[in-house]
Amino acid sequence: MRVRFAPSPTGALHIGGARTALFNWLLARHFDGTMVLRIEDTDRERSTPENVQQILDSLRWLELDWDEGPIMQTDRSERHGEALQALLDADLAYRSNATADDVKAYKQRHGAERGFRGEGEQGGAVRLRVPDGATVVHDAVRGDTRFEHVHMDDPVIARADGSVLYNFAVAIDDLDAQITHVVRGEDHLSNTPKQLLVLEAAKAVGFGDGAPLPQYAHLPLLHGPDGKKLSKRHGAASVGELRDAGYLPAAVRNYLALLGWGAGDDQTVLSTPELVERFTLDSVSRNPARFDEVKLKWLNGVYIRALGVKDLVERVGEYLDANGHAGFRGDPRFARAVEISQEKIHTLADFWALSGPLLAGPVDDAKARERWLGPQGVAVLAQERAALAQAASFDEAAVAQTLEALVSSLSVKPREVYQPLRVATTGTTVSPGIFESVALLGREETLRRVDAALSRR
RNA sequence: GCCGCUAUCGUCCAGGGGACUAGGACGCCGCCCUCUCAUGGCGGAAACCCGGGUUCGAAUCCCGGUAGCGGUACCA
Repeated sequence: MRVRFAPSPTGALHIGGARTALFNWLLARHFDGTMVLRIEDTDRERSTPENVQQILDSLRWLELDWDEGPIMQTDRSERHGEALQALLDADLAYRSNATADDVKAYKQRHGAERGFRGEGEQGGAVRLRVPDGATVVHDAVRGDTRFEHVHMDDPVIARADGSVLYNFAVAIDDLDAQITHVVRGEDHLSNTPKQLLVLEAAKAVGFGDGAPLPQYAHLPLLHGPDGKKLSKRHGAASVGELRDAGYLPAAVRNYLALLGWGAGDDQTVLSTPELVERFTLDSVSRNPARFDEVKLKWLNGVYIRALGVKDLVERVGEYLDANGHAGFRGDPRFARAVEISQEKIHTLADFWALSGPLLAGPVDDAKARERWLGPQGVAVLAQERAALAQAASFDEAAVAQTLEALVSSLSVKPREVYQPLRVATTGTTVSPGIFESVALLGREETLRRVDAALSRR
């Protein structure tokens, strides 16, 4: 089995492309096949080297590796030229100056459902001659779909200057790379008969070494949460944005696998080895799916909780370094801060929101202060300060014991004691467990923050 | 317009003639746990697009409609 992922570098790799890459990769790994990466950069206006780099980076971040390539399609223009000339020589293709208006006029004369047929001319773009008959696409996901040639325009396969177009290049490249399975988005289904025709024509003039035609599988499209089409042309969620939002590659792979595919036994949390083991094309769904970040977030939380503490510390550290909070991983309290945050965060980005104040100092949340550091709260806080200052030791157990003793001696609700302390030390009402947090800060820092809060009034 | 694809809870995925009182997950609601937020546990609401047909029997097969989407580019 030889599969390929063939993105066009006209924008960032978005999640639809990532899903296609993933499915190809899963298939290649499942069947011990070969994954070819090809960059389809024949769009002269919109392809950029930056986008190529971005796509490669995204694939690497997703940990989807490839066995051959990246092959740049434009590097193959000589080969494309040969194939094109061979088709021209065999009269399987012809030059034509027909414009879009000419095509329209043709349909006016022959009927809207009639495909355009041109006359061979001296110069102009190259069109493929569409023969009579029909092409049946045998799709691994959708079954057979029949396309009557009579409805199909003779497709333009190259510009007048000889530079080739997508439907031609893709067919020649798949043929030369001996691709056995073409797995891509459903938006290509309607193009498939054209590519099949190119393939057949190319084979007829001796290209492809008699290799069999590839099998096709068209994946359902991915839509945004609003149900609208999700693509780079509409500002979709890119893989880079997922990384910046603090998602884990393994969680993204798991989530993406669930879009258009299911394990069949209702299992939703599947490690990558499990995905590789269980993924096949015949369990791919035919329905378009929506990208639901809420579910991704939940899944990411599952993966974060499953991580070893050391691993999570490393990842949070890297994330902080790359996202505006560099340096904090050097803090001796950092590892413990991550540890006590683990079950409370869903993304790497959540760490800073939850526990940043522990490391960087309290934030200023006026509402929190009003609610918990009024006259009552401050009175309790003062007693807490005294108790903590005298605690025999300052580990988590000692802190807990000290504060719990205060709760019972004051006979108030626990939160009447804990929340003022939390607001005093972090500035806000949400943080990891108060005992853990205070123990992490240590006696000196805790008392300093409490004093600052007390003197603020 | 023409050609094509698709149609099950709000979302994703099962179910593909009787096992369906339609299953699981996210989300939502309630309860429990609880120092906040989470996690965890328990329970609940929530769907077969519409109309015909085939059949003893249709979510499932067929036809039509509708809707969504894709293609119809000298984009990919």
